[in-house]
Amino acid sequence: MKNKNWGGLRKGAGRKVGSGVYGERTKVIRVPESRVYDIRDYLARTQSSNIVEFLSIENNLNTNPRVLFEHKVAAGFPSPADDHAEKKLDLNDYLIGQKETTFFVRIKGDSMIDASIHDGDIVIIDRSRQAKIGDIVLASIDGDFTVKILSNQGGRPRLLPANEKYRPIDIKKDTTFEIWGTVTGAVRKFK
Amino acid sequence: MKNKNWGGLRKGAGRKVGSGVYGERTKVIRVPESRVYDIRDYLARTQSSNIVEFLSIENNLNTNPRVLFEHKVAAGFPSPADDHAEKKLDLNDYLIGQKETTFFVRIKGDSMIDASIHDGDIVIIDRSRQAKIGDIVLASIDGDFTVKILSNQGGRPRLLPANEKYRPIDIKKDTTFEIWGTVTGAVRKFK
DNA sequence: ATTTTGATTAATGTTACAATATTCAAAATG
DNA sequence: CATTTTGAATATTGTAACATTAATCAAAAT
Repeated sequence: MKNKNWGGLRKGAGRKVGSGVYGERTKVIRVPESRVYDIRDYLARTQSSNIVEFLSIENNLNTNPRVLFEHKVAAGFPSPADDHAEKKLDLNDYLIGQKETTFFVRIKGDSMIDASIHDGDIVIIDRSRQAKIGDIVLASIDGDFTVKILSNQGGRPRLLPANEKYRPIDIKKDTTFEIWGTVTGAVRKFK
Repeated sequence: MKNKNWGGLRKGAGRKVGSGVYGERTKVIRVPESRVYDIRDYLARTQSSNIVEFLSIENNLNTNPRVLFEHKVAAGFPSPADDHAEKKLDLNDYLIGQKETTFFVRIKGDSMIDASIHDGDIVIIDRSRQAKIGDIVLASIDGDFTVKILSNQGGRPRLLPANEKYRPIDIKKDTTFEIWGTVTGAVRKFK
């Protein structure tokens, strides 16, 4: 092992404060042995809790079909005004399957960012759809709501964040757990 | 202080295991600083819980044999939105400002992924809105359409991808360049 | 353009430590 | 006789310290 003459210290080097999974400094506390895993789960799920508000669907939905351009148009852009044979799209039609079983949730935080669900997004939830492993679901754990990927671990539910900075949440037998619906879409407004 | 010749060790003396407040052995765990108080609270709360649980064991997800979790479920509300939602939402109203000047474009590729616009997304474009520096715009460069962040460089337009794997696009003088509208939103369907 | 490099600094799980509390029965106390 | 005092040992409990791993930077190498 010979020393190369590069690498080593320079200003700004060294790990940064808050670069751990919690994004802040930590502290050690003493807890009863039997509660260790319980507390870790509680921490994991509250750290990645990501529901801001619930929104129910409007009773009388407006229809507003607009032109959708799906392909690159090589020879000039057809004016959005002269929609001769253009495909038209209505957002409610596109995003909502059954309006009777659909509602919305506004998301906060970045625990689902790798599933392209971002801070401030509104996700669309259909409670009539049967959740399958791998689906993004709205679930409640001891009354706390969260949107996560449904998985399982040894026959018990496990909720996966879509961000490696967050930890999976294992649902134990004596935990109150419920799946309220599957996430079928997401919308976002810019600025 | 003189030693008396009584007191001291005898068999059975010494503090007993489990004689602390938790009645069992303890362990130290590391938790985020901001959660310390909260966790102590959670510990105390759940330890001294004397709430009679009106919960039943049910099979959730009962139509898919691959997913069968046994767990407690809350005595059910049909939808959490019924219970928690104050507002109602119509996606057309939420996402579309000027309906006459709005159209949609489906996005291909990942060049705008850091602006949370993903492959397959449909973006909402309003051509009545004056594009400003920093806006996400639909532009055409010599007839090729692209969605990028509008910037400038030495008085000439520059289009920035939101993905470091892609290069900024500088618009030269003899290039046909047009801005067709600003991106006001994006929607995505899952699966 | 990407990978390798090494000194430094932080994160993280565990152990160690210091101070306090508990326990016992014999002896002292009243 | 009932209660209090006594001291060595052992546990509890909060915190400090430690070891290992991870992250960070820009120069040099590839």
